[in-house]
Amino acid sequence: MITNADIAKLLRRVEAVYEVRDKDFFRSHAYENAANAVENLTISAHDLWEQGKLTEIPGVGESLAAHLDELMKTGRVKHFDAEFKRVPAGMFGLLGIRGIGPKIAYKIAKKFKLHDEKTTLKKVKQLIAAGKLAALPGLGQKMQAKIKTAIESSFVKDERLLFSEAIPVSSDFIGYIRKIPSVANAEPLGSLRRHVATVGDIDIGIATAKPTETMEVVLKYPQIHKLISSGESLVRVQLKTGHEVDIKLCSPSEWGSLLQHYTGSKLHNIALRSYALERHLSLSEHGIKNLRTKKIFRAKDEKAFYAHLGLPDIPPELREGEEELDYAKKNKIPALVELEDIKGDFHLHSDFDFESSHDIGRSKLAEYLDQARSLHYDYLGVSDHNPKRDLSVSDKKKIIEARKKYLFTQYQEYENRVKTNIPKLFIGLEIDIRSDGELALEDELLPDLDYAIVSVHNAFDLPKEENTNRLITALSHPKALILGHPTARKLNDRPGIDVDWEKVINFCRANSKVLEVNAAPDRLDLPDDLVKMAVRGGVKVVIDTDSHQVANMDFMKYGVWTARRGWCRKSDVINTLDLPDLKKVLK
DNA sequence: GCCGTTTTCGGCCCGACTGTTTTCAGTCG
Repeated sequence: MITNADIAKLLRRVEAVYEVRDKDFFRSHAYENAANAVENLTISAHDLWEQGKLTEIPGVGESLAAHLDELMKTGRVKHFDAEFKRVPAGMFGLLGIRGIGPKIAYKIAKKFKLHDEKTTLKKVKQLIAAGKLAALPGLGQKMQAKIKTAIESSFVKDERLLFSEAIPVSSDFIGYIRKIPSVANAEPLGSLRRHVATVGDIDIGIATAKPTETMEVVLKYPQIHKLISSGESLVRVQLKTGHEVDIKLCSPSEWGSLLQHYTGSKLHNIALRSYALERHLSLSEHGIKNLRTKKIFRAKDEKAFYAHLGLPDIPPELREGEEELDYAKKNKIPALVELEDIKGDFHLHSDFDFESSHDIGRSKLAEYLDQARSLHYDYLGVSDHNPKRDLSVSDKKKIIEARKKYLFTQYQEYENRVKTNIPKLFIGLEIDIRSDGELALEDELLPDLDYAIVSVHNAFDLPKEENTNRLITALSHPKALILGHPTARKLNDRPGIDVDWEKVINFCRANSKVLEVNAAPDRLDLPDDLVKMAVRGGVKVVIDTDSHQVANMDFMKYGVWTARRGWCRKSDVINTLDLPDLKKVLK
């Protein structure tokens, strides 16, 4: 089945051809819009096609829908193929390399007769080595060097950064910047500020009345490896870690506009600017220009920026397209869940040593309780993996009893020692869902548990229908309360399992089952788009850290951010409940 | 090629930076 990314790539190629031919700028622009929209879809375009809803994609009209229909049916689009024939195929091998756009790609492919996409990169490398690229009109030594670097680094830098990588790098740099006396404000921007699960590069905004002086000190940050580009208001550096960081400067009076502009997303900004234009206002990072009076409104913070457009402040996590703008216009932006709302964590792995189906935890219960107390949690749920499946039932029973005793003894010792504000302890298990949907633990061993998380840990490649039935079968068990890391995806590693989520969500609502938002930074699962689907479908979620050691309890913020991106309110999350209400959920 | 709180025609987000020019095109976010 063709993926959204494949479709977007195809549309961008058509866009490139139109741009090269310089014939119809706005037509190429339309293809770009459509490519962006498809890339940002939260469901597969193929599914939309099956439902006859292609034109519901913003930017896809009658004509593009017909082309995509042909694509889904035959795998080709005759019109696209005809357009592609007008340019040397080698140019497509160059698209996507930083610094090379359609025009330059075409110029190179045309001049050197590059007609095979697959061999293009190799040939261009040879041309660079021979110095032949620099001789092209419009190019020069510097462009050739730039392209050389870009081609070399494109083989290295492919994966996007996880939070757990990006946050320490950006926090350290921002910490350094904030200590500079002339700096009024410094914040992360872009996808990092919108709390997207993975980020491309790191953007930092700085407000200062003394830009030159400030930038001089910023560039002395010891972790900087080299300067990539620098202007008056925008500098790009590469750190010794290899990460690229964009730094944007503005005066304190423009801080709100800068934050807004560079937080994006691109689609949010495009929608917002169209909305502003209808009101004769033009938006930029410098402020809001009244097109009639030519006066510029400079926003000192974001609230003032949105207020000037007659809109409430929109949380960065929601700024992904047009939907949030519709809600803002009606003043219906929901109050999203906050980290401070969280009152407990149900997915911790203890250090009880046994023949476990997967890895055991490394921290003592007392350490988890200490941390829970400092976070002002009211309760804590320990859910180790189920015992190995091939053990006898009696051995498993022994293990489960020994574990309970182990945890209770430690809990009592803790109570005797600490005495006050001790979180309530719930004893659960995380049980594997087998490929047929059966739980990897016998029924007779379940009644003693306070709750069970059921999770997929193998057989990731089953067909959609089998996976859907598998999850529903597992959740049908009366003790199964929570579906753990529901898609089983691992970021930068493996995609989620193929599931009819609408069916699973309907089942969860009808049977009061809870979907987990697993906060481990390489999971963030449910993904934000499915959180949104679940919440809209009336299903409750639980935000858990899946901690294997006490330091992992700090992951909670990643889970909250992901939930916020899914439009999740406090009332949608069961671990924001007070203990008495929570106990009702566990019954 | 898309789209509609002035519109089914006539608009289409906006600016910074680089490199190659000699006033601007191409790319990026």
